Amino acid sequence: MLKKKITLKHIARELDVSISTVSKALKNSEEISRDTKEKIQAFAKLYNYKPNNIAISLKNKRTKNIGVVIPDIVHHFFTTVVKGIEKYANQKGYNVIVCLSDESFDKEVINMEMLANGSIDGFIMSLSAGTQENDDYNHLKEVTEQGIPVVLFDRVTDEIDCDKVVIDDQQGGYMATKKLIDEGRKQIALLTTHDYFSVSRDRNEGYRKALLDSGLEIKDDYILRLPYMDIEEQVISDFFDRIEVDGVLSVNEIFGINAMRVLQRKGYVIPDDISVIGFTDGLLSKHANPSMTSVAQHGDKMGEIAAKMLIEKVESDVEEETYKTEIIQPTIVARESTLNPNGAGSGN
Amino acid sequence: MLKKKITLKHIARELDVSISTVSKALKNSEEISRDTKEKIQAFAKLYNYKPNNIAISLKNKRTKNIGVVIPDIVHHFFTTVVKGIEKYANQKGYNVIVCLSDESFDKEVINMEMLANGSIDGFIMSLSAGTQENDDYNHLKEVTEQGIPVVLFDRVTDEIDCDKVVIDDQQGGYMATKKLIDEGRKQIALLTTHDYFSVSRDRNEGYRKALLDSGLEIKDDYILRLPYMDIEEQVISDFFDRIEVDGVLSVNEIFGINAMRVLQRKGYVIPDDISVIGFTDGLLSKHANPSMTSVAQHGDKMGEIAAKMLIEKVESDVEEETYKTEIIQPTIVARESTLNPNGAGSGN
DNA sequence: TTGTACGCGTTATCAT
DNA sequence: ATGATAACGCGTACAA
Repeated sequence: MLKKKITLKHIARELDVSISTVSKALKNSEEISRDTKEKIQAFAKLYNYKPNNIAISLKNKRTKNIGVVIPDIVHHFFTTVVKGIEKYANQKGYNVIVCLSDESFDKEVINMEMLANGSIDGFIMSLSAGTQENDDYNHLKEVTEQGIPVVLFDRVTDEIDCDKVVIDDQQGGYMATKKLIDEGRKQIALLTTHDYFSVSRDRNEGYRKALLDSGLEIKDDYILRLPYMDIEEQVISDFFDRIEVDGVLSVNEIFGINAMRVLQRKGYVIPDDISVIGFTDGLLSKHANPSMTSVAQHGDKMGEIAAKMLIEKVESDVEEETYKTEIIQPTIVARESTLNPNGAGSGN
Repeated sequence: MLKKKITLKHIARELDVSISTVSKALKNSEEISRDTKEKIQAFAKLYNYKPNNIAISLKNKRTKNIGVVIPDIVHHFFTTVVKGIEKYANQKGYNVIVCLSDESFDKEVINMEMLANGSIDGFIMSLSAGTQENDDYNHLKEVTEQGIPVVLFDRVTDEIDCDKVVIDDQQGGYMATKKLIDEGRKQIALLTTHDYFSVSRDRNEGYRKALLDSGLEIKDDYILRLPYMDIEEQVISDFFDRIEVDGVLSVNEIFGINAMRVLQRKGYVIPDDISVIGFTDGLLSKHANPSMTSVAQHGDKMGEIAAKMLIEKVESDVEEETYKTEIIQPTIVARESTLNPNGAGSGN
């Protein structure tokens, strides 16, 4: 019942020819006679011969595997990026090895070391919270010094010379804040994380810039910094008790959704009394009640671009020392949590 | 600047010893003299020698890679399963290669063929919609006949002899329906998919059984079958116009959330007028407004168990022909979309 | 104590 | 037209 994988050697033995003849015949080499080729090809087909990937990898020093290291997979944004990577990579004949750092520096290091020992041709990754907190990128330096191409996406660092794909987070923050201002909102709160997240930093910056540009004051007590995990509703509730707001910008989806609930419970009607915009246009924004206007990150596009950049580097033998940073423009998906002064946006 | 990976051969050449001496020394073999060992180990450490995974794979015929083939990764349930698999697998020194079938039969076949040629030691997978629709499992048969272990989870089939992990979907459907009945609901609608999803079939069965056991009538016009993707709210709205309901069971999260919105728009108050229970306890259920009571699938646990089963098979050289099916018991996470007659359930 | 030789499966180069 | 050989990197049985 067990039909073990057949190798060139088996075929050679069975057909009483040499291994190299079999190899050539299966590659349809001109060197081999019509007869032998047909015989060998038929036999190979019959026994469903397929070359062993590992052997080929060893020989070619190319695995056709891409290592993807992300902080978390139970997270809509990363998930869309992985999907984008998969799509492009598969199409190019690459497999995707996914490793999770769980936001931990140590796990990120361990995973990368595992993969760097020949398992993959290159990395696509987004830095873990721990790594950004530590501000330690030696594991990345080691990998790039070995000549393994790396593409960073979303959570990146200037410390490493490599290709990068980011969205213009500052622009996203700016656009969203501007939209609130254009609706006539003047008291706009910002829900954000701590500053070691590069993305939050940039989004905050956009928020400030938009306020400034519109001659509005930046008030520190209108900014709430929440821990990335384990949000406590009470903290949000207290925050909104302290200040009077008519607009809320959240640097992610979760904070935004939670803010909407808290505000609704306090009796505010969204968007009549308060407009809310979140980041990371995911399932929650789409299915919230009211559905939440949000800044789309285009994770799938990001993944595709990252994969494209990586595979190009992997397949070009030239040791270029030139790195690009692709900046994706964010988009606002207008939904029910904001007013619609210009009647725009379908939402879905 | 480029510090290419060093091999045994390099070390041997540099230290003027044989490759096997180096190999043994690095394994701390008793055969090698203290002196040489120290010299070699120091050198290896200095140049950060790490054995090449590919070479080891070729030699051992073991890749330490697990192939995971799932229909979709932008999907909370699958994502939690992947996380569970990763957790267990990493701990055991395995990498996880994730491939997406995109619910397509063809893609599933192609991906499996790619991986089956030596890239992985075994598969963990959940059948694509296309595969279940086609009812064609030859690609799985081929793989198992080659002696590659397979573990199916969630969307499984009786056609293949292999280890399986499922939740007791019928029990989940039963429990949920029973809960609605216990709340005093008598007109319970069922939102489901088409029958070729094994999970839906089982959940439906639980629904029927619970009604029967409670002496309630099973009415066909209380059952709405929706396409898996692209739900149209209008269809749901029309459905609820045709019938009078006080309870809704949805075989997934999305249908449930959509039903809540539609019902709320029609003026019903949840859970005062109508209770709603969904399946797949994910982000949407948790953050819905009101938050949705739902049947938890315990994807992480499922993933861990699947990984455990697979790795056990992979690492046991005995060719057992005995396969287990692990059945995970579902749990109801009580939230705000149902009444709380017994004051149970924390939610969150 | 150290080294030689072989094998894992494949391909490419160089004989025959 | 076919075959022998070496090489990819490693490990190990066996020889010295």
